[in-house]
Amino acid sequence: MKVSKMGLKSVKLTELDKMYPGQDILLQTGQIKQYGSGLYAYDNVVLRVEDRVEEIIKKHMDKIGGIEVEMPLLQPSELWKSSNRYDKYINDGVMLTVKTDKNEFCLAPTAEEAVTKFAENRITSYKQLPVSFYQIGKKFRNEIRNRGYLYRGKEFLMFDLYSFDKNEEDLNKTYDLVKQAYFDAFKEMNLSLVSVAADNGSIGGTRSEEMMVLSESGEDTILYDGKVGLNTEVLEKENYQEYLKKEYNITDISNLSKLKAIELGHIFALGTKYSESMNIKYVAEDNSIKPFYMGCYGIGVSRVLGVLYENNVIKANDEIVGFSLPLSVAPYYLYIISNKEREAEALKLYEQFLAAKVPVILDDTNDSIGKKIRNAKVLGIPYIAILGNSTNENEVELEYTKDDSKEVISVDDAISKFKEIKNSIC
RNA sequence: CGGAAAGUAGCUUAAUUUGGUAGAGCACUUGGUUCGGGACCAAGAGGUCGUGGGUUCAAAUCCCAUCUUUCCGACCA
Repeated sequence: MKVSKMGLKSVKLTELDKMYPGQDILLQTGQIKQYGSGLYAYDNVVLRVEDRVEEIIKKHMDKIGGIEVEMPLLQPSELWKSSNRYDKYINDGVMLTVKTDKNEFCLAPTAEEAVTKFAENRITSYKQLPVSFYQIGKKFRNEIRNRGYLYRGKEFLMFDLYSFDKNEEDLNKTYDLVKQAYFDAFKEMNLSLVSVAADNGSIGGTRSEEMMVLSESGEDTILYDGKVGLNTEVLEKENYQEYLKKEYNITDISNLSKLKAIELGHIFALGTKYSESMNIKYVAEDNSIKPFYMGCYGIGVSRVLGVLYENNVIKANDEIVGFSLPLSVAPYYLYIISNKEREAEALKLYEQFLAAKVPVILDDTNDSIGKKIRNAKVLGIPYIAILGNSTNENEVELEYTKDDSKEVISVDDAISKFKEIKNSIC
């Protein structure tokens, strides 16, 4: 991609939002645009990061046998009435509806009903179990208060997986499998996850855990000791001590430390709540009709994006100047800059990277070198490749934006280096 | 929905207290000089002061209403 073709404009950053400086950079530079409270458009660069995140999640869910599907976003009201969740979601004001003169449709805030329905007459025998369906798609929630830019919007991208098992024992196995996939996926994004005991809210079920990343910008407070933890909201639950002991084997919370965190995912062992209320069942080995033991597992992809930006800001002279995203989620690996004399060489290098399938940006504008470097950082590109007067022909200076470290290597070595990186990631 | 703030150019904002021709920095356009860390000079363009009403000779400024946004609470990925 060439900067001149991207419809990008270099913007000098002004004073940043103190709570969410990273996302404020996105806003000030036009990488996201706000249309209303909790409503944002993404430009191409942020969209590419979103795509990388999706790919990573899918890869790890496919590895444990997840099957990708797609549920409708417009869902008939009757579907929500069939599980008896319609009234709650409407009364809480969370669910948005679209009305015609004949029908009313719900804009999907989640998809337990839709997926349970999907399994109806499809998963009919114990021989087909276990099975897990997942999707990554838009969700709509008319949150009473949106906040933190991408952290909580009215419209957001969510990964949601729904598992079907024969019994509670199998459900627990699936639950642990998915949970491990979460840890693997987030590790690949350089985010270290913490799972904590949580309240299961309006989703229901027996136990649930929130998947947290420690962050000062987080909305939640957790109690955690490096191994076990809980969301402080659990303490408001009736009989919380009994709940913690029974579901999570947590008996003593006095030694846990209080930390700020952001919830990126939430996993639930639902049991038979939906299969019973919607009466969707399968035939067991003994020819009896039994309800599915279900689990549901979500990841706020939009929120992951927000955290990736907030957790990867870089500073110069104590001032936040941009981001250095991990290669696994970077929109582009390199940002190529040259002086006038080496323009042709830069174009050639750019084409060689493209031929090697290395995602790369060429800055072909007439901006000053300082401005170009700033732009690379504002876009979150991890490496800047400079063809200038401090290196010889066929040499390139590589700057790693995370720590400003520099190395001079031959153009050929640079190409094979990033080719290797590309292969190790995909 | 309760509590608190704020809406002036694409962004950050001044002028509001004390009513009197809306001003700046960045960004943008043109010309010139620069060209390895957000260059400089000159010229230029860009505003229904959120919206509606009221008071007044006169309203960005005072009053009323309304819309929107942000923050704290309940809710959530």
